Amino acid sequence: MPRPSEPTRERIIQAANSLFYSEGIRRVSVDEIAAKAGLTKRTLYYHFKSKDDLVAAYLSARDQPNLALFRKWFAEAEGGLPVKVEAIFKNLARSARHPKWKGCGFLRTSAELANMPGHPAIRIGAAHKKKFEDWLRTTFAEQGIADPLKLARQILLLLDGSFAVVLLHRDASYMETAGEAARTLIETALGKPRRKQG
Amino acid sequence: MPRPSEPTRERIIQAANSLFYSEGIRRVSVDEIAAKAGLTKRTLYYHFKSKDDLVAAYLSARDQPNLALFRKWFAEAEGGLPVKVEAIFKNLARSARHPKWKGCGFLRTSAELANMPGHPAIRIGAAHKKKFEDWLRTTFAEQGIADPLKLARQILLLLDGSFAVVLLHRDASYMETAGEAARTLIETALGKPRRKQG
DNA sequence: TTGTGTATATTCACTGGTTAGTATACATAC
DNA sequence: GTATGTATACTAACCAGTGAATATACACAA
Repeated sequence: MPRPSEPTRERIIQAANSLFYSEGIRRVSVDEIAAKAGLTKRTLYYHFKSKDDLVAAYLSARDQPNLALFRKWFAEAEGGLPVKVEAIFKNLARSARHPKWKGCGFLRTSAELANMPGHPAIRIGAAHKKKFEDWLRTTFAEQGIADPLKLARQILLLLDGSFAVVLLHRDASYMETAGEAARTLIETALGKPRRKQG
Repeated sequence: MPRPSEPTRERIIQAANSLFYSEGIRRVSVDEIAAKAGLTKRTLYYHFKSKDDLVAAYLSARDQPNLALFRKWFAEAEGGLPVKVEAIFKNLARSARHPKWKGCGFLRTSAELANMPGHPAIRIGAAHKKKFEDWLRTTFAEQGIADPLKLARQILLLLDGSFAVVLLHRDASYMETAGEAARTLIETALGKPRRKQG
């Protein structure tokens, strides 16, 4: 049965997404992904030239939706810059309490493939995080922050740190702690009246 | 040739440490570890009951030396609390610039085994990070910080975030950025005169 | 309207290699 | 002569990737 093709490719990526995210890259076989997508391995290899290619496609598919979600959380929060950034962490904490949550797919892939520095999937992950950093930097610059790049990187460090720590301890409250730290850093950069954090 | 035994077990752990850290858990076979340790797989299985057991031993062996190193960097730095904590990040940045550096073994293992939440290695990693958090908390409490646990967790988030980010981008300067953020947070908690960070 | 060629899409069956773990035997020390 | 420790050789499963064949849709010719 020919002629689905685009939907087929999409189905494969969805299956890969589900399995790679929940089980890890090297743990999941191409056969498993094909089975989950409801087709044979040989068909999968018609659409993707290798497993590595599929891993890259898996992360590419997560790029835009992920960024859009962060921007949405930021936009929806009512208040100043510190409040809006903190809202990202609060929403992330809510996500992290779902049982199927398993951290950040980009970071977990880069950790698992750390022995292959040039792997396409790692480049895609790095580009994704850079996009987020750029968005933060631009946003901070518009608000008159003196060193917007530095602040953007500090927030990113807290964000990725909370992915790692919450995954290890399975305790989403660390994300709220990260949000408070982010607020303190932003307020300091804004030159707001000092307050003991809390 | 019998009777080495303790040294043999140690040699196996050293081989596992070297291979698991640089290549990842699932990528490395038990055969490879045995070969690197200079013995057969059957001998390895005399000393460890399974690969999972060996993975746990690998992380256990990293626990104390790792903590000792952080304490040493902290103790050796001359200055107040913010300077001493920032020194940890500066030393870490130096380590991260070495070509064989591949992030934090505990975090990378927890990322790779995220689909096995009860795995012994993950529990060992969580305990390791808790020990570090406790040490920071105690240190901060001794310095009269109002909420030492919160500050300890914030520093830990920056630390683990820098492991993740530097591994992804292969840019150790993020660790110095994390150190500056840590300094800002500590100064805020101490109630020091406000300063735009930098 | 009907026949036919071709690119697209899919399947079955296979290969060569790897892997965690084990059954059995052997060697050494005390 | 028994505990301990090591090696040889094996199993049963898994896995990334491929060779060869086949089925469909569609363009175009008759």
